[in-house]
Amino acid sequence: MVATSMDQLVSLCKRRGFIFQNADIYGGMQGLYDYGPLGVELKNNLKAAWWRSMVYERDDVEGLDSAILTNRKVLHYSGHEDTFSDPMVDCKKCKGRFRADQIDGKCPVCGSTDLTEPRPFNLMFKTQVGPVENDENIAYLRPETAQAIFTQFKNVVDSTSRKLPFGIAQIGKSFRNEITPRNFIYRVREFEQAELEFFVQPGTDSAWHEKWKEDRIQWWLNQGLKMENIHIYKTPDDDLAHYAKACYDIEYRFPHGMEELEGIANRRDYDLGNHTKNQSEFNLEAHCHENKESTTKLAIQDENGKWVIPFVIEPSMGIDRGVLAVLTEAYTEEDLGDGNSRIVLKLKKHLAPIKVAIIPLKKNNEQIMRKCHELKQNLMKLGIGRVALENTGNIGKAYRRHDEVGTPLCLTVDFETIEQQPESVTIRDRDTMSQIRVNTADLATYLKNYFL
RNA sequence: GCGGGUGUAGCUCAAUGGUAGAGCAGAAGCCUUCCAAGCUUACUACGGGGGUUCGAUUCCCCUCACCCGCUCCA
Repeated sequence: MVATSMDQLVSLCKRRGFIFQNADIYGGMQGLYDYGPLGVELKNNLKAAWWRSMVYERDDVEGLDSAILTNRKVLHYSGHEDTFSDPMVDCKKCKGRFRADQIDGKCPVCGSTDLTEPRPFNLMFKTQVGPVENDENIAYLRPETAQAIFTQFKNVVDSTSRKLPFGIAQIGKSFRNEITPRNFIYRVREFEQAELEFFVQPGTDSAWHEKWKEDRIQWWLNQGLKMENIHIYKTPDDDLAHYAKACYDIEYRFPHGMEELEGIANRRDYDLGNHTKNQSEFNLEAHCHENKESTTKLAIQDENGKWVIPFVIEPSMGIDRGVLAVLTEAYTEEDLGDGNSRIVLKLKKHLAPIKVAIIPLKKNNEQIMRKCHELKQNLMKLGIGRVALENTGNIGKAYRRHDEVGTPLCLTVDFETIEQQPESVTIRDRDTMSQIRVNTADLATYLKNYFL
């Protein structure tokens, strides 16, 4: 069972401190959200899972963390200054709005020719760097993390001695002045991406494209998504972005509908081709813009010593969308019979914001409370993540609370703990609600085995 | 940005042209209490601004935010 409405998730996220509207106390700001105490844990866990699978568990990927403020030339030669600045026209008759370049003077809905003049709608956030405001000082907030991977391509190759095929991974914030932010954290103006640019020998690109599609589906399944809620969309050739040779979308059944979670594009030699100097030396397949300003050849020698501009396979996911997807999938309302029910976030344990909750059976018993604090101090040092001390005073409520935020294990200190030897506590499983008794001497080993 | 809707405590809702009430949650306390809804106490709201009015949470205007459609594609 999954969340069926966005409202369920929005309410839970606010109630339990996952996600808040940005600038809430001043009425909010459209398309911006803040991650609260539990949200930041969940998001960090998802990012860590991506980084682990991309960088630590592979021997062909390097990491990068680049600046958000971007030299205008980068986004000029990448094509963003053109394609991210869409002139829009409004139909005065039916009030429709369209990209001026996609229609020819006629409203595609009602056929009217009574249209407004095209007005530019720039999807990139522009700012100026330095004290003087003029055209020389314009910089953009990056609309994607990918471009710095391309512009740093040579530096990474030179500093790591990489040969094809290899990739560069990056996680970070990107900014797009979306016309319509919508659907909670699905479409927002400031968001976080995890992008891999995987560089391959031209000719091997299609095979790598297929392989990455399969790898990425498997990764999402590992994050707890079910295949029945995933759909792979292959973009028809006539609908491809100008840079792409082929593209798969991993779509997920969000509460608002089946929509893209991650794109996996074959970008050919478009990006490095655009940013390289001496473009004419290379037999570029993609249609690139002329570039006389780049100072560096963005090419690499293949096994025959020939300089080639690699093709790029790009798996690119939205972190916030990922958070929304795993929340959607995990959200469960369970009927326990007799009118009794519980909400459980059945998050994978590596994603759970709180790993262990320590609960006193009776909160106004000094001995029990002292033992709880002592256990917390010890368990915090294990490196398994956040350990909480739940002080609700009602054991059933405490379990419900932690079901709702997805805490995998609840550890209860009861009278047996303080009265009998060897000292022991109970451990209660979130999903099965079953309990076992574990000696506190064995606790560290038990938890490490469970989480690490 | 356009069209439609919504906006009352942390959450879910109620009432009213004379300044608001509940359930749950949260806080403090009681109860040898292992799976919500036991008891006591205190706390918390009419998104913001302007107008009409003797008086507005209620009517009007503007604005902000969210939801649904158009659009978007991480």
